[in-house]
Amino acid sequence: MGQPATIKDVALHAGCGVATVSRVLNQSGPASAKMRERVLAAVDELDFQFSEVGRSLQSSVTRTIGCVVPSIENPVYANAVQGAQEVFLNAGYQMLLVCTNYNPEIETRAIRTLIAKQVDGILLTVADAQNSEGLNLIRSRQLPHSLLFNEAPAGQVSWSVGDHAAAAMVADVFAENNHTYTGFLALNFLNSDRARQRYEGFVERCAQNEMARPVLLEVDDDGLDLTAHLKDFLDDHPSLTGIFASNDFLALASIRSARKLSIEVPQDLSIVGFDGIKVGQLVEPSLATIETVPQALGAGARQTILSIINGSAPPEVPLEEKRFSFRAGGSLMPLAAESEDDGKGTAFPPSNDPTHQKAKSNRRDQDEI
Amino acid sequence: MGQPATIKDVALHAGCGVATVSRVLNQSGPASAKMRERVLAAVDELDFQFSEVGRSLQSSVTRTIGCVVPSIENPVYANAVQGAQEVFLNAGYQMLLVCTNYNPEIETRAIRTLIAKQVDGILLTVADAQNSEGLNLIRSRQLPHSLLFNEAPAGQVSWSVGDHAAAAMVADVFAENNHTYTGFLALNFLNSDRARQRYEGFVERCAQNEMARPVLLEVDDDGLDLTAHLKDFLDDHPSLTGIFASNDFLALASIRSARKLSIEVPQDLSIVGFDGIKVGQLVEPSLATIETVPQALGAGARQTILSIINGSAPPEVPLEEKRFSFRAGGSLMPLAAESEDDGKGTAFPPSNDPTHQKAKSNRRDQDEI
DNA sequence: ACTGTGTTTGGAAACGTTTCCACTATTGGG
DNA sequence: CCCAATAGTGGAAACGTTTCCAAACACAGT
Repeated sequence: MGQPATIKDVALHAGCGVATVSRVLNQSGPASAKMRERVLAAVDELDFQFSEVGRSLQSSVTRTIGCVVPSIENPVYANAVQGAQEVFLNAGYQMLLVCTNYNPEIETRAIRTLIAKQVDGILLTVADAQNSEGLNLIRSRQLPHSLLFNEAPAGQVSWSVGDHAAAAMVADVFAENNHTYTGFLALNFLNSDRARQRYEGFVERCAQNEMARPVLLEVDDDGLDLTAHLKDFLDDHPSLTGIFASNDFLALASIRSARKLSIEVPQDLSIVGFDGIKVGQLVEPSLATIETVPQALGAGARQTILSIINGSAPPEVPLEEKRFSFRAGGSLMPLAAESEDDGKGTAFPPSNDPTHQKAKSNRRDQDEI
Repeated sequence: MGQPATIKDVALHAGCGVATVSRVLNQSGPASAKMRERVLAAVDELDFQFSEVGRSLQSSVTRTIGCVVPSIENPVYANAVQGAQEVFLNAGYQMLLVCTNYNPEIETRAIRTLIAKQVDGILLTVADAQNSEGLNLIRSRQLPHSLLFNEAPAGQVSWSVGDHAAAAMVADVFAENNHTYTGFLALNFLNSDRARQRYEGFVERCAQNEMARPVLLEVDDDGLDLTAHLKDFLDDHPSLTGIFASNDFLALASIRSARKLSIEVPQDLSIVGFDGIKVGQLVEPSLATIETVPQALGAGARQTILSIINGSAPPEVPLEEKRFSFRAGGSLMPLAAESEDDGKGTAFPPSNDPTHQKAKSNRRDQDEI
């Protein structure tokens, strides 16, 4: 069996014209019972299947959706992508997936190729929605698309978490638990507007809550050897009582690293994550975090695309407060309320929790080494 | 700006024939400097980009690879897929991704469509490699492909973990740690030949090691409410001291559920996972598991495809023993060696570990309720 | 038998490319 | 100054489909 059969082969085999074959197979026009039968027999015999390429050329519809995300090793994106993929598949579309690894260059190139492949729509999370070459290309071609996880530039639809507000909520939670000195642990800060927005939201609300300005710790990979970074960081900022990690993985890695440094979470150090990934609930202590709904966002985004394609009314983006919530967890512990003196400059507020006290001295010992 | 510009528009704009435009842009033939300039100018002006659809029709090459896996919410597949995607992207290919959710019907349909879309190759993990309609289709069309994670039917290349042998190794580990009564916790048993192979390998080796036949616990979703299942299971089989979970997620969920039931891991119950996902090392107790190398397998599989496509020598599949290893972890605890009496029928061997003792009685209490 | 209606049918154009081939300039050598 | 190479160019076919349109056919009513 050499080349796959084409519609011409079928026509030849059935002794009819290609038009007839097309009509029979697509049920797009009249055909006598006799013809139908002969065509179907030929199809069966030749194991014929339409070439989507030929079809696409003719119809300029590819039944393909592009999807561009930073990485599917992050469960949040994996969730959203898989959910979208399923729905698109049911609607008859397959999905071209590109992971950019947070690299804007790859992002742009990939989007270019997707456009050249004439995808019917694009679902994407870009490095920086305010300034994305790829996004501009898509917009100028008026290709059906939807941003996912990115906060959209003015006037565009986007299905985002609301990173700014969510991070502010973390600041509030820290404040309610009497934490004043906090740190922000960031990954991919340069190439993720989400991370930056979380940082900004956190910093602003900390200020409003009269907490100290959060100290920034940037790491460059989410490998398991956060320990050295964390040690240096805590040595430099001994008064920290809480860390807001810009995603749950980082948070879990921090807990692990802290444990290696004999720093107990949450007694010595509280940690709050972001995303609400599943394993966060499986571990001990469970992870306090911002719970997001990647499935729902993914669903909205794909629905947006589908409705643009078939001209129906696009879904409404839900209110910000419906898109995230704080999930309490064992990794965050309240500090004893401190006196009205805001404690600036003094490393540790008094605490009634003996474990806490002990742990603190533990930390001090380390600092003195 | 209406329809995107075609090569004809460019030719018109540049005042030349389409052949010239094609030659200039593809550098596939002679062209005077003058012409080159005019063509390039027109391209710039019209924002022209080749249509890959037209190209594919002409060349019957799509620069697209199909990828079929059960789910990318499982980090093992996510890893492999992302790795493959990156390499393919560098080689100029984009990837059509389909998640089958362990559903053979979706699998078959998806593969059909991929063939119709004339992908240049397919990377796939099927439900059952011995009996896969999609795989047969691919083989009969002689499409470049590689199995990933599946053990291949005779004569075919495949990049698999070696599930049978790996599971046997778990049985050995249990034996070395004096565990005799074990359970096997399975998910997607019906639609995953991997799970079945793990079970078989485990059962066989347990027999060889003169351990009791492992009891099978099948669950139907990896949700977080494993607890009820686990309770019933342990109530039915009070003498169990170890559980082999067919993947790490399930293992982590088991630990969590056990904790809810006041069963301490590993003191009351040892748990071993499978896969070696990253978070397994971040939790406490750390997860004893079979460590696999999804990246390496993914790399091999895609290399196989690429070398079939461009006719170079395909890479060798490494020896089975290089593809997995046992990773020790806190979730597995040795039992005190028991007397030569094999203990069949007696629930608990004596133990010198006080925690262990206490925990055991804990379990007993539960059983008596 | 012949017109008129209605149903089937197949040829051909179009979609956007690449590439073969034939044609026209442009050279250089005699 | 003429002929033969050669470089540059464009027309047209081909890839596999759909769809428009005209032709062919069947059949009922006169």
